[in-house]
Amino acid sequence: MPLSKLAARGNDAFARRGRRKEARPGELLDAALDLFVEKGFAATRSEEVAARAGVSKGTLFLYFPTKEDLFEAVVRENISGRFGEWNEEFDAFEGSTADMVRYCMRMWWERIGATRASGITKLIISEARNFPKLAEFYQQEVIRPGTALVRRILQRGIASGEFRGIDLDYAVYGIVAPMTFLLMMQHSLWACAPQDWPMDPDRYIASQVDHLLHGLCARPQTREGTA
Amino acid sequence: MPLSKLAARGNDAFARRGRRKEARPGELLDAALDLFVEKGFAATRSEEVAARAGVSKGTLFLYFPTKEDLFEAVVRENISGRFGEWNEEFDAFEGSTADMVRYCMRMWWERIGATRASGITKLIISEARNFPKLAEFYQQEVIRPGTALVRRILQRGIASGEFRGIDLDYAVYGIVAPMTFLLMMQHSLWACAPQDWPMDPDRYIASQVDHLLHGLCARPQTREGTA
Amino acid sequence: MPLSKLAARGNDAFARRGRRKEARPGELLDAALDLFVEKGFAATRSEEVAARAGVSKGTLFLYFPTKEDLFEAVVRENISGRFGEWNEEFDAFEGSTADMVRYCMRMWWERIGATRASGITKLIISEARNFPKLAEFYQQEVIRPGTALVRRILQRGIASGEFRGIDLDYAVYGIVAPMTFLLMMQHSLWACAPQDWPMDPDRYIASQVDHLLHGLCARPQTREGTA
Amino acid sequence: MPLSKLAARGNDAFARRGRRKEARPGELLDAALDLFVEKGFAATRSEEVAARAGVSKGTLFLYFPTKEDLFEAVVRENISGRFGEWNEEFDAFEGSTADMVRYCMRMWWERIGATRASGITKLIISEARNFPKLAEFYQQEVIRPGTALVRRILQRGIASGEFRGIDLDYAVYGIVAPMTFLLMMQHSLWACAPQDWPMDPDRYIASQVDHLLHGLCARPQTREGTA
DNA sequence: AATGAATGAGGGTTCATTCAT
DNA sequence: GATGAATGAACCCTCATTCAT
Repeated sequence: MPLSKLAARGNDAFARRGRRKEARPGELLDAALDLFVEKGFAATRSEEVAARAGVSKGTLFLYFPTKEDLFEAVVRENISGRFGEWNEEFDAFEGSTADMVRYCMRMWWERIGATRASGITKLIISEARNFPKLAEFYQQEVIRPGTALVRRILQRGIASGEFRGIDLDYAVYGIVAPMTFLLMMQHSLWACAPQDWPMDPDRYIASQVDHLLHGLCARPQTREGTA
Repeated sequence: MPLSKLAARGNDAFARRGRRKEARPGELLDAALDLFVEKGFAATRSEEVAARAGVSKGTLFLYFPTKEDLFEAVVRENISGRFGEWNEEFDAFEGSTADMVRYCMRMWWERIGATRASGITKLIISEARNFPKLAEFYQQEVIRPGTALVRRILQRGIASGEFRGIDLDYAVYGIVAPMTFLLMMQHSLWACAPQDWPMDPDRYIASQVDHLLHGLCARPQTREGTA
Repeated sequence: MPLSKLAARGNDAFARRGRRKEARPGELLDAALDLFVEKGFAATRSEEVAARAGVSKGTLFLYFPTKEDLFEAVVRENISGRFGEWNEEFDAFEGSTADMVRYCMRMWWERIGATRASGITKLIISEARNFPKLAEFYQQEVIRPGTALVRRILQRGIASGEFRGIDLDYAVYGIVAPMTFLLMMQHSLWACAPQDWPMDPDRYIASQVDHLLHGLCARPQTREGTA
Repeated sequence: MPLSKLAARGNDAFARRGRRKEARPGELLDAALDLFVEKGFAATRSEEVAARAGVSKGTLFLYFPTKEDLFEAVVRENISGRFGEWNEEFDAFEGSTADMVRYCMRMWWERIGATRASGITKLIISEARNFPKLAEFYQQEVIRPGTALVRRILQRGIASGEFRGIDLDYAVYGIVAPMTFLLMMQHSLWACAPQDWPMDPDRYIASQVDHLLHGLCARPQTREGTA
């Protein structure tokens, strides 16, 4: 190794060592999430993940024995098991169910869409058929409890008379579809192709909530609380 | 192939070969579309495409010099340039704008969602960041005209007083998001993980249309034309 | 690629193609046998096997999906199932059992020791514990029938009164051990370390046969047929 | 390690460490011998050697700078330089040369075959061509003096008239081959594949000695000292 | 002296692409 | 045009070796 390289490594190596074994898996998972979301599983090279995490190729395999293990860990790591907490939040919610729907979609954005976990949705949808085991896992850990949560909100509205009698099984998609669409587009077309007009998530959500609650059709009476 | 063998080939063989030759690229594109949608670009092997199309690996490269060329062709081939025709259809549409919305979403399903072209949506969204050129192309060939079409429908409703005054830029997603979501899920999670309840596209669409037009909120007056 | 290289490849490529698909596996197995015997399984690089067979690395994997498959094929290929034929040969043998023993060991040398199959013995013994499945296979395909053959020879001698009453289970090693030793040394120490005196297989065998039949101990009576 | 921790260590710990430190290389060599014999040089991982010796990977390289150094040390360590002593033993031997032969083979088994040094034979024969320097070393340190020892025994028998006049250069293999075969098989096929009948080294040796001294052929006169 | 996290060259394997037939 | 054997660059992963602690 040339002297210049040795000298250049000095501080780096020190800093890297100092970072600790415990921090490594997290750094690697972050790097991997970004790349898997950006390029997909197959097109992401292990070495690139390692490089982005600031370590060598070998180090990656010290923590994740195979690329698939890394992928699994990325998905599991970013699937918050926070539905219990969120359910409680909605149980304690005081206010109209319309506000709950609005709150639900905003939280979805703030707590997932605006965080690094947002890429997971696109990742899962893109790779589901290559990783059926993970798809199943996601179905059970995210979709099932998420759907249940949304369903309870809608049911509350119906029970209280705030909402019309609707087909619950399909109504959940009224909330789920626009949010999933938002997260996916964020990490695909909107991330690379120039759009024709700016996309503001808050306005997007407000618009979707408004349609969902009140419909497009004009009606005589005044409406309260259009965000 | 020796001349003697060629001479021995019946006329049928020549005829079949001739007919098949015309069909080749199409068969290859069909096979490629299926596989790209199922596994992604990188995880799809060229040989598999050829095998599914019933030809040899060499033949594939005869028609598409590289795998990327094949991918481009798959996307371009499956992007309907029928927006002109569809625009005319809506120009000639007689009926309420609510019916137009309903018609629009049903046609979207029938003419794209229920055909093999439906995979393109998933393909583009999954691979956009690896193929920005194609994403750009898709943006211009599909998203722009599609958005414009939807926009015109909504504008008609507003102009006629059927619809409330809404933020048009975001309102288009009221139609686009649920349809895109449907197409995406068809080719990812719903295709591999067992769902908790059956998914019927027609009911899904009916439900989304109903919400979009009339909202979830209960209201005193009667409504016309809920599908 | 520089022109010189292209020019140089011309004839080679032609010759190689001409060699035929059917010949490839055999050429690869020959190359692999040599290298496995020389360096062991783990220390032999796949590329080297391919190079020695005059093909590229990729071609090797066209015929043998993994290095272990190649190893298995090498062993199986070189394990002649000719014990049936040899048994018949000995059944038809006319002459003294002493001659049979002598004939047996000479044939062992001529038909195995002096051919490329001779390396298999060293290979199996060296790698047995890394490939228990193959060791088992070898035990059943070679050791068991080989032992049986030798056993029948000795039994014939005892039955006819030519040989003393001996412990048959261990007596077979009187023939097997010196032959195995010869084959192993051929491919290990004798192949690389300078010996103190020349080793002539024929004299080695003659000497071993002589000891085996007549012993080292002097005896009064004359002996017939010492080779 | 912080000073406080060092201070906290009892005297016992220091004592143990002191004792162990002396033992380290030996423990490593023992572990390495076992693994090299079992799997061969290339297939044995350094870390596994360290683990079996109960130390860390780093410690192994503290004592043996490279894996090859370790291999060399293993071989050199396990090559008994006791030929001088053994020669004296045979010089002082009182009894028939037949008994010497018997004694020689039994000692070979007891002092080498039944100890962990027995693996060296298999190791050398398996790896000779990858380590010609070691093969040469083995040739000079073991084979040459071993052969000389055996040769002297046989020569004694011939000189005293106990043995027939035989080709000494090849006669040594009458003793060397069966013993080497026994040691090799112990560490290869017999160690992993189920045998067809039990193998008792003592009976094996007795049988080989009997053949070697008296031959298989029946003879009229009585024999003395068949073990 | 001992540790074990980190490294990166090396080797097995895949697969897009070529080209003689 | 069609084939499929052959190629070799590229990628996943291993493991001997280093070195900060």
